[in-house]
Amino acid sequence: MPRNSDEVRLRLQEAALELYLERGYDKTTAGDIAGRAGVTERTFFRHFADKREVFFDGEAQLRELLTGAVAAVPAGTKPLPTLRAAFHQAVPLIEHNLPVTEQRFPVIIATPALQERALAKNAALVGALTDALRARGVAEQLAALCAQVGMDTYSIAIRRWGADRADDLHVHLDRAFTDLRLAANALK
Amino acid sequence: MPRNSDEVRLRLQEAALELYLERGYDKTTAGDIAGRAGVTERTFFRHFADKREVFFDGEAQLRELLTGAVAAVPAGTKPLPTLRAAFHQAVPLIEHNLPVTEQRFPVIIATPALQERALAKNAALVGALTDALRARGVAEQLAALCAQVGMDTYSIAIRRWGADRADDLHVHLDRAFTDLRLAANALK
DNA sequence: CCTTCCTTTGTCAGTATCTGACACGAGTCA
DNA sequence: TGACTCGTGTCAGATACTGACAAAGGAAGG
Repeated sequence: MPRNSDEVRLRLQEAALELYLERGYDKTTAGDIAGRAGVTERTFFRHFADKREVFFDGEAQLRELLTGAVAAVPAGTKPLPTLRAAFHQAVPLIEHNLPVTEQRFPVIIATPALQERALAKNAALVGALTDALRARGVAEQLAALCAQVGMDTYSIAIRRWGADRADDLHVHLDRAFTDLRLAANALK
Repeated sequence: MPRNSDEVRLRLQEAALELYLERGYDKTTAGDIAGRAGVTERTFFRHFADKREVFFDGEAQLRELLTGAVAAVPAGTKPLPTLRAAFHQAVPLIEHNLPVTEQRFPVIIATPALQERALAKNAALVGALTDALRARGVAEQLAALCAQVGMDTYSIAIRRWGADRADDLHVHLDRAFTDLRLAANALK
């Protein structure tokens, strides 16, 4: 009876995306997803903690890439430049995930429950980046501030990139960080 | 049968806080809360959309205060200084809410579901601040960036204030915004 | 005082999320 | 061949919510 567990997990994710796109998140039950994947509702909840979690799976990969990139930046580099460099490193992965991300986007926009989970995933990433900065000797409070602010800047860059695909993500990234510097410079 | 609706609402909030503190969020049912407040589970869900929402109610007040404060800042002031001024305006309200906030804090820390909702409330506040900045003529993309970054800085200041009550919240606020300026200045 | 209307609550039935307990079947290794 | 493990199915159940309707209390007007 035990099938290939990884394959089942993948089928569940695909089925969830399809159904959320077809009927919307609220009108698809966990049983629906399981059915389309050829398993039972109970099996669904063995693979994913809840109905939201099936939608967010690439986050761990991005987290590892980013924390690794932060650690690889030359010592002595200041926190925000460090993060900017790390985000540049992540660009290929982002670009590679673009098709899936674009499919997910409208679903997330349409369902508050998924927006909340996306925010939570983002917060977890910020936490990981804070730790990565602290490992480089950045003071905790400064690390927390920079990680959060850096992540916001990155998110803005991604958003702009989505609205204006003419320019490269690298370009949007540098532009957003420049905006940040100019805006912060106006403080006193 | 109709009691004073506002009073029932308040009793539900108090009962929820008490029970979440006593047994934790997961081990208290909506029926428990309703019971302690002297009403039915159904009535609970008429006053609050879900079990999380009963925990977050002061947000609207803070939002109105902040957006109003942003609008009141002299024209021509740059976005981040505008936000800093607005946050200073909110200090009395924050200080007034401190006792309740301190009670809620450990509960939120202990329950992921409440953390998610807190993040969502925060995001809503950022959205409101973005609109308030746009109403002052700030370009949309810059407004979104500044609102998010400003809110992060504000959150950091509050966090530091909680850990170090020796200094005034005003002091922590200025300190956090200075940290932001210095950190961003390192970007090229 | 009585009637009418409106608002809030109670009751009930029902769906959906998620969990624990147990059994079954298919590979794996001795 | 037999024991073992792991993923799955089945079943029962608690809890979170929702819709529909009835009932109770207060306010307003006659």
